[in-house]
Amino acid sequence: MGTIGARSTIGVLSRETGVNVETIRYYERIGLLPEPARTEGGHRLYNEDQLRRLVFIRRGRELGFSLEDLKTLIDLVDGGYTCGEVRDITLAHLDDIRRKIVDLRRLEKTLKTTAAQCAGGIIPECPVIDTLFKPFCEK
Amino acid sequence: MGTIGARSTIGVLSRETGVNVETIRYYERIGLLPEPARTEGGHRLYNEDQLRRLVFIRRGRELGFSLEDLKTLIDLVDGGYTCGEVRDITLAHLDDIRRKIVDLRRLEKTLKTTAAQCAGGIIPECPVIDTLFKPFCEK
DNA sequence: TCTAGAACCTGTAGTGACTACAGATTCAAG
DNA sequence: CTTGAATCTGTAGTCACTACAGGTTCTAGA
Repeated sequence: MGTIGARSTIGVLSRETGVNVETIRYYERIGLLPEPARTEGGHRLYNEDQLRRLVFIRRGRELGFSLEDLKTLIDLVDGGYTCGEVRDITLAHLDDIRRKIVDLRRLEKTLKTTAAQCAGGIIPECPVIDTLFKPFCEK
Repeated sequence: MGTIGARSTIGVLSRETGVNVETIRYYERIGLLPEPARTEGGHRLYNEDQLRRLVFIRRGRELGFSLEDLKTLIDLVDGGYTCGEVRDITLAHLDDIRRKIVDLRRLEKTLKTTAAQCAGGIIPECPVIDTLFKPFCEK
């Protein structure tokens, strides 16, 4: 054990995980990924462990976790974590997402009703512009 | 006409519009706000016109328009616009918002079901971590 | 074995929409 | 006339990347 298993270059890792090469290097730079082994010439070589970690990060990003959240989660995983700790981070993030949804829905409604008033022709008056200029209406 | 009306400093404008002083200067730097008059000592002095324009920008931001969208809208307003032009920008933006809502809702659902499986105690196993590590499940 | 070119390297700068300083100057009130 | 609040310019930091420039290494084919 130790050096068993195929070691892949950054390009292969990129293809396998769907994470951009530049992004992988960026993750390493900010300390989210550990420094990999190198060839004699200095090219990066990754093992299965690092692949799994990168997939973890990619999944986390897909779920909208910030890199800082993911760093915390990884540290927890490395240092021995409890389900409660992880759940706290997840629920906080869930709150965040729900707040964003509410905001966007309000926004959608306002824009929809405003745009619906548009004649849409070549008339040089527009309810959208009016709304943006209107002094202190809409609560 | 011309120089009639109270001219306010950047601090007053900031309080009146709710836009940060630094942000106002930033808008000027990127060409979104015109350069205002100055006192002899070099302090900025704003008139009603500039106040209205800043309120326009703030409203637009609240509605989620990008600064670039707003620049386009302002140029249209300045240069003579048609309702159709403005509606196009608005509808494109509305599409954008709707896509974001769909994404966030999917995210919310996934996180909710995952977090719901958490025992939440001091148990060192966690469904959230499992999900993030799980190889290639969830479609 | 040589060579072409793909892949990789480091380091820096750009994105969007601000925010946060440092260090200097100006203004308004007492 | 003095104090201190407000303002000035210019630069750097934020987040999560992306996009170079200019150089080196690796690999496959001749």
